[in-house]
Amino acid sequence: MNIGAAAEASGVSAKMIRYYEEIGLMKAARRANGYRDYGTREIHELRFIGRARSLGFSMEEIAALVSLWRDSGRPSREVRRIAAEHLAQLEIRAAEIQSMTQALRGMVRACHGDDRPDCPILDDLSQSARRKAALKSAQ
Amino acid sequence: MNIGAAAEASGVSAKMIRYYEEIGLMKAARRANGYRDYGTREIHELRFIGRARSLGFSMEEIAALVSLWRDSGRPSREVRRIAAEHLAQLEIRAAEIQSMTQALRGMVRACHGDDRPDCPILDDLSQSARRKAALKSAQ
DNA sequence: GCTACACCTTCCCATGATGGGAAGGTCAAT
DNA sequence: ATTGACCTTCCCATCATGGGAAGGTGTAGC
Repeated sequence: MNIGAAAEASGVSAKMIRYYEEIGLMKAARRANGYRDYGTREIHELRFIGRARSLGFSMEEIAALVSLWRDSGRPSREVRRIAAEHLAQLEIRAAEIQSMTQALRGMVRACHGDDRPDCPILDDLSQSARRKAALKSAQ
Repeated sequence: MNIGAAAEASGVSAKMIRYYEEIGLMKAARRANGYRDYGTREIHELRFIGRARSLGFSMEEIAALVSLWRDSGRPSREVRRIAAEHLAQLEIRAAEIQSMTQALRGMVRACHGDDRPDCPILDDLSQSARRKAALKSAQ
């Protein structure tokens, strides 16, 4: 199977397949004409990588996961450790986004958003410390 | 004020201050010796930029916000539009992270994480379609 | 066989925001 | 005059992804 068909079959773009090979994540057999050749095993691997990417794992983490996956005697502890670590990172990012979202939602709600120039959003951005203090003391 | 002091006063690194100048976000006066010179106005601007960054606005969005901020006759509608658009993007990212988090939490929970090689995480990654179907039909 | 066209190869470049670090100029205190 | 802290510009790296050029290959139709 050529790289285009492998991309189609795995849902991973040809560009990315070459990149994964370049960083040592997988190797592809070559035909006499220099074309890469993929079989069901490789497609399976590409799908594995694609799913791990869709869960937000980094290439470094995926390299570790793939290597554990290939090793039939691996301890599941290792796999779990990587996944739990990534989950913790995701939770941190979620918390960051939530704090941004909350602040921004308050600003957007407070802004009338019409022709007039006065704007709580710009006020917040230019002197949020003062405004926050004012809000706190008003509570 | 030299760039180091400006960095200290604004909470934006000297590297980033130079970068913001390079992309046209702000301009700094130069002294005879070539050093950049910052006053309270610039510090104020840097703080504005820093706060916008901490809310996740892109440099492009911040450029627009700064230009509206400088324009005392701007319509608040414009500011609100940018903020609301960014908020929507944040909510999309939050939803993506949440869906990853949920999937991953289920896998981590299912994996015993000991010396044994059998591992639901790897099973999910290698054939998640089948497993998801199985889960669904089991509900 | 020739022509098109679709596909493959490698190589270089760009992204966005940030930092590291080198090579060299400036300034202030000793 | 020396030292050390600061400044300048320039280049490089990140991370995963895509765009695109230049050139080779394979196949289908004439």
